[in-house]
Amino acid sequence: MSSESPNTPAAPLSTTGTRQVPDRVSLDGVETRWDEAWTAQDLYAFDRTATREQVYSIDTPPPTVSGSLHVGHVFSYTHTDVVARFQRMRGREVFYPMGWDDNGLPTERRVQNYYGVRCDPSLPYDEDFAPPFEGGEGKSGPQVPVSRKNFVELCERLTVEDERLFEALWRRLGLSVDWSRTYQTVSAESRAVAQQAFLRNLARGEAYQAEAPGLWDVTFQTAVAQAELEARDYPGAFHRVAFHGADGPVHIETTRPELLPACVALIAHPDDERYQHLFGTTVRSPLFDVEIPVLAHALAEPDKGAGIAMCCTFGDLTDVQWWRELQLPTRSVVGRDGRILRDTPEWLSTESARTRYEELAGKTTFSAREAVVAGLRETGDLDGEPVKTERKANFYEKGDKPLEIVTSRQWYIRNGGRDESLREALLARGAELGFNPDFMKVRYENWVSGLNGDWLVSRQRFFGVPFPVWYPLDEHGEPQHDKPLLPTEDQLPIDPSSDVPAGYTADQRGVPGGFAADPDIMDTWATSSLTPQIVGGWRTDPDLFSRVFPMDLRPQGQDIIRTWLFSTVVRSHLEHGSLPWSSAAISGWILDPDRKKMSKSKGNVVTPMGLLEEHGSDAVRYWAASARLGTDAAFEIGQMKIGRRLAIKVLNASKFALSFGAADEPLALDPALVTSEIDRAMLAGLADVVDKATAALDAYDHTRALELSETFFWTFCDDYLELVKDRAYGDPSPETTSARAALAIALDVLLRLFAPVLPFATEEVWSWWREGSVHRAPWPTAEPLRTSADPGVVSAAGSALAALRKVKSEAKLSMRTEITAVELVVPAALRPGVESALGDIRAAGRVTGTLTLVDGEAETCVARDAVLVPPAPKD
RNA sequence: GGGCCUGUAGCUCAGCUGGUCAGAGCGCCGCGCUUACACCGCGGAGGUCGCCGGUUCGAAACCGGCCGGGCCCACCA
Repeated sequence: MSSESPNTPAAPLSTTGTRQVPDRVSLDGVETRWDEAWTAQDLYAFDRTATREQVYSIDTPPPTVSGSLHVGHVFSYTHTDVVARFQRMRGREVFYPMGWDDNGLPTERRVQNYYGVRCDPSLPYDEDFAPPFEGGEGKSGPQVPVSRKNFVELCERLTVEDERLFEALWRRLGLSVDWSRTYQTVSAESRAVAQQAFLRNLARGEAYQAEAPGLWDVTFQTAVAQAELEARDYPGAFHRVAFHGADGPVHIETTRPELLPACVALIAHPDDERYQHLFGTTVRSPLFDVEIPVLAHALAEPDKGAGIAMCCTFGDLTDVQWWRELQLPTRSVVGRDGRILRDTPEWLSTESARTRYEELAGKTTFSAREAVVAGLRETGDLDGEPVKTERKANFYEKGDKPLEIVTSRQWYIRNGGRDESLREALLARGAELGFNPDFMKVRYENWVSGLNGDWLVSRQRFFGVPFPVWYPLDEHGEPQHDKPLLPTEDQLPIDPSSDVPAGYTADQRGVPGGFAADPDIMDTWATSSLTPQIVGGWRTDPDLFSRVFPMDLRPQGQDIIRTWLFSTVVRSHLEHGSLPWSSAAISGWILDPDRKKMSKSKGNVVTPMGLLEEHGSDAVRYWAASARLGTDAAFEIGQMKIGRRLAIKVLNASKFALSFGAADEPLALDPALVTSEIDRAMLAGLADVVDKATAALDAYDHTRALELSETFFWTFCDDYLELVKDRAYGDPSPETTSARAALAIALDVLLRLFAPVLPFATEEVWSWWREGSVHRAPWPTAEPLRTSADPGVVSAAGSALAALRKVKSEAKLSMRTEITAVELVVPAALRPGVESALGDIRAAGRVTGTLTLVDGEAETCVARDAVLVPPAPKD
């Protein structure tokens, strides 16, 4: 099972050395102190000689630098750290790197503003470039264009500071990351991995280029992938428009009348009675006088609009499908800037049509719509007034204008979107993957089943990983896309806009007979889908890769199952024929007290570092660990206070448990010395807790594990410790030894149970009396603790003690009050337990006189006829 | 339109495959400075488990419907 890690300390059930328990215990400063100690010891360094079976590897999500970390990050990263610490204690060699995502729009924008520059890949690299200014966020003004290489350098320079801040936060939170293994998604190595993986996809035919209509953001002027879509409500209006048929007008309804010049067909359902006589005939479009066929297609819905639709190239994805399946002509009128194309199309033949178009040319779709509607009114082809409606429109998740559909040349990677067998294979991969919680698997299945095209990976942006591709130019200077020029893998990373393909010279760039670079960059997911390969050394360190891949765990948010998780599965399936990891842990959202998703602005009011400073890291971790995977959790200060209380209790209870006997007298952690019934019962109960908590953690249920340990611990403190302390204080005797040994053994186990959630408090206590770090100590096992005693003895004795406390409480007297005589009514089920612990019960309840046991029917013990002697007031 | 999650004390949540399951903590009320802890301890009050049916000897739990909350998907005429 669990292999022995070379750096685990002495076995737990041995004798300890001298104890050094401070007089005053405190959590103040533990985070800094232990972070420094752990760093000095290289405590979390990954031992790369470990075999794949010994390794537990984690594909950590790289947070976006240039954004700020918020409490949601603290929440989910704590979940991962709990897993890492647990697995490390179980004897696995934990591979737990940290990455920074600096390859994307947020970083691009930030670099632009901070340095006053703009990326222009057509420029050559300038070695001595100095940005116009630094720290210019908020400034506006002209931005100096710089080469992509210069831009990336500035990005790396800027993100260094962010990364320092992020690392400081993670260290303070206690993440047991191996800080020598950090990566950046924009680094040369990441770019090389992304390019190499792409070249392999290309060689195997999994990546391809196509000229096709696709979703296009007119603001960012880039193609957008299905995974980046967001449907939003968008106001519109139905316009009832007349087409001119041989037997009179044919009315359609449209929300996009400005696309009238792009109309290629009218389409109705094949079974629709109303339009049978029109199928096969043509009508003429209003204003533009184009001959339009009336066609049948099953996708037309009789009860939608007029039941007959205007198909344009392209108004929506249905249009694309009709265009493709009915082999309709292409009549695009919307350009990449979202405006009506300037050139008057050749399919408009009449004078009036051409004049109408010229009025629209160069207009935004919005103003073109007004112009067309005005024209239709003028000619009487608008039937009635437009009817306002709310409709769903597709938006780029970062954009604020509805997407258009334009035709462009793009790169795609096959992901099962148009290939049944690949889709089945990827669904099978999903089934193979252990989702935690398992219902998250459905999201994966829904997404994969609903794909309607391959993965569009090219973006018309300037900052990012460029496609490692050039094209030869023909004698007219036109690129020959079907004859790409590719680098070899050992040349990577390359930037085709500054590097030159083999067989060419730099001065042949852009000239007929020369070459040209592919202008596009890759989608950020095309890089981040390769985090296992990047961090595992796929390209440069095959030995390491063989020891960590396929990885064990991908922790991530539920919102990026369709992007990060799925794309990583796709890449791994295509490249390695396997899953990238065996399990995924999906964390939920943090909700603010109004049950809304915690917003960035609100998250920034409470900074994570401020939280950690105010409440302590263990407290914040406790709050995070109290929420199950996949479940949204409330941002609750109260829960952090409970965590802090627990951490302090661990310190105090430990101090007490270690205070019996002389400090230089070794504590024997030997269960054979535990002879008193209640002590053996306590250990038996702890054995159950160890079993159940271990099973829970193995199933990624850290919440359950924590709850079990915590519940046991509070009973341990409130009842068991109270019951046995007088005995533990006593002169040397087997009973005293039994209590002391039981306390030490229980403490040793409890500290280890709490270590993944409360790394600082447990390490603090561990250092008082044990060698090494609790975080490299083996995870406890139940076997050495198991005794023949009934764990119920502790709760029976606790019930008796509670009864004695209650009479004092009801008499409004101090717990120090002596009882000189009392009758204890004991339910039959509790009787044996109470009897076996009677001495401890008397001591803890300060019963100095007669204690009579009477049979009772209630569920708990009840004390009656107590004679109470309050302690003399002291002053 | 389809799918997933969710609705248990004032609050945050446990209640796993139906029978000590009506719970915990916080908050609240009362008491207590007890040689670990006042960043504490002890005791107490609080809920017809969203609603309506059904299955069953028995349902917070299983099934159906409805209502509320959250999220995702869907061809935007």
